[in-house]
Amino acid sequence: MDISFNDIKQKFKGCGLKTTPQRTAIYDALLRSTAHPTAEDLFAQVAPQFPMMSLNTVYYTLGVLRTSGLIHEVNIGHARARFDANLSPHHHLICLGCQAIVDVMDPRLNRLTFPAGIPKDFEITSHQVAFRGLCGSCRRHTERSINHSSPGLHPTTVKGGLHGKSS
Amino acid sequence: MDISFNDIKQKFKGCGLKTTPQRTAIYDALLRSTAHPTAEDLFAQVAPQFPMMSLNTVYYTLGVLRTSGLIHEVNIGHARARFDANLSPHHHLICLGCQAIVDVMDPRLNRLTFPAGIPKDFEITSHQVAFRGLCGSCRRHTERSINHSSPGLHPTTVKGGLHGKSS
DNA sequence: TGTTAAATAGTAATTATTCCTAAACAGGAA
DNA sequence: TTCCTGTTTAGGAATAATTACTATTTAACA
Repeated sequence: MDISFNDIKQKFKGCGLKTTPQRTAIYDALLRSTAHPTAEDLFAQVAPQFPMMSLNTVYYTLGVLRTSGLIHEVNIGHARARFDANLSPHHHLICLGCQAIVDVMDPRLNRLTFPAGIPKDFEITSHQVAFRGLCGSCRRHTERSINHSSPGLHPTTVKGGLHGKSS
Repeated sequence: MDISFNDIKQKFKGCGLKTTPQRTAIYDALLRSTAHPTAEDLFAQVAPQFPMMSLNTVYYTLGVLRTSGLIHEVNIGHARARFDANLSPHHHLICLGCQAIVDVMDPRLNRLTFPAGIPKDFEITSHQVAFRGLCGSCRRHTERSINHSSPGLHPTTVKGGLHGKSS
């Protein structure tokens, strides 16, 4: 999980990418997170170190890292894109309440049987299982809101406020 | 697969929805399609019958049908939302070339083992497997483009032009 | 048939993301 | 080390999908 500056530099070099402080900070923040942050989450996290940085740079950087295969993009609903530097095959558990995404590393899911009844000329290169439901916090909140109709969002369990739309 | 006007009317009534011509046409078009059309695809399909209709109405209608549980929304990448009136549990095969979505009805995938190592208080209500790869048409196109570098998109295999971004 | 809440259509607003461009900078070459 | 060049950055503008607002219309019940 932990990775040094030189490791990052080598990875960038291997992909033909320049090692800039901003890019390093963004990739490092993503490597350290398991919360699948959005571009804005990452921006908020690295902005203190780079007061002049623009959100644009985060988008550009994430685009470059994705194209280079160093990160993956995860999509749930039509909320904003979420990013993941964990490249080992894994699956996701998605809370429909707070939009939290939890990694599911169960290796049994990596060996699914080939699906029946699909076009013969379709070439499958990967698969991913998305489990949906409610996290403990949202379950408790929902029960409470049914009983006492408490409105709005509850504080997320994810440090750094990595949740979905706030509307 | 085939459903009558009265069936639709009953479904709407059961959800407390009014039966309007526009709403009926949109839902009917979705029921008849297996291509997981976008809001704009549906708009294009029903617009000839309703020259005054606005895309807005399609979005509103799809929102109402989704909230009522009559349709599902499917998301791939951060392209526009795709819709599906097939409510029986199933999975998807997604072409990374033309964004086609094919239903995978293999019942073995509906009985996945409960994932290991997830928070105990997370309540899973559904799961879905997304297989990704290239459809036959896109595979042939890709091979050709490697050999002869032919640019741009190929004509999709999906009737009605149900493909993703054309950029 | 009249009433009323829901639905429609049109316009405007919003949100996430991408595009464009000039200035700054990393990293290889001299 | 210094220079050069193409990449990266930051800022502003543009775009694309979707949602919000609102007046008018309409379905469905009384």
